[in-house]
Amino acid sequence: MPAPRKFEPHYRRIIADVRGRIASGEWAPGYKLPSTKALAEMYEVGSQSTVRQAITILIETGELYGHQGLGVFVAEGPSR
Amino acid sequence: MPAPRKFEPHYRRIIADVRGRIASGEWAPGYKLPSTKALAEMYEVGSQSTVRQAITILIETGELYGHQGLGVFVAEGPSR
DNA sequence: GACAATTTGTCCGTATGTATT
DNA sequence: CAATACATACGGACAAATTGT
Repeated sequence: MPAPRKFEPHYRRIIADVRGRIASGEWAPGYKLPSTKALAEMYEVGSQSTVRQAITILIETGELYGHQGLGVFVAEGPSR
Repeated sequence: MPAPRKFEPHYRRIIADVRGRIASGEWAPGYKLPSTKALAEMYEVGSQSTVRQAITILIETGELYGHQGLGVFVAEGPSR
């Protein structure tokens, strides 16, 4: 049986939080997220790599999109 | 305009290859993938971290599922 | 054009934890 | 307990793209 995760790892916690902010409208489509560095402080993770893992997944799923040198943005919602 | 990626990074190449094998039926639902270490050699990437990044994304998207201590397996198809 | 600063993007290596055999 | 293998976190190095000087 698939072992239920006892504790949510950091990167999943970040994914969930970002999704929540998008769902609540706090971060609307087109919104530019704080820099990776700022997010690492905001979520109190010791490394930007951890933030990056979360961002990479959210980009892969199409919920965010990134532009090198510019930033990471909220993708256009499915409401279109 | 979204700049088209010039070169496919390793982890995306791995994702594409795994998806291809699943789509072709070579790796059917329930199939146990080679170990992370073996995959790293198979795809000729210098680190298991890179393989892990691909696997993590495929697990996140529900295409694979992992069992600690056992292996990573192909998930049941979307045909359900 | 050249240059530096900023930020995202990729890869690697290591340490540690957890689960199964 | 030991071996194997997946899971998470961190840190560093470098590349690529944008912006401003």
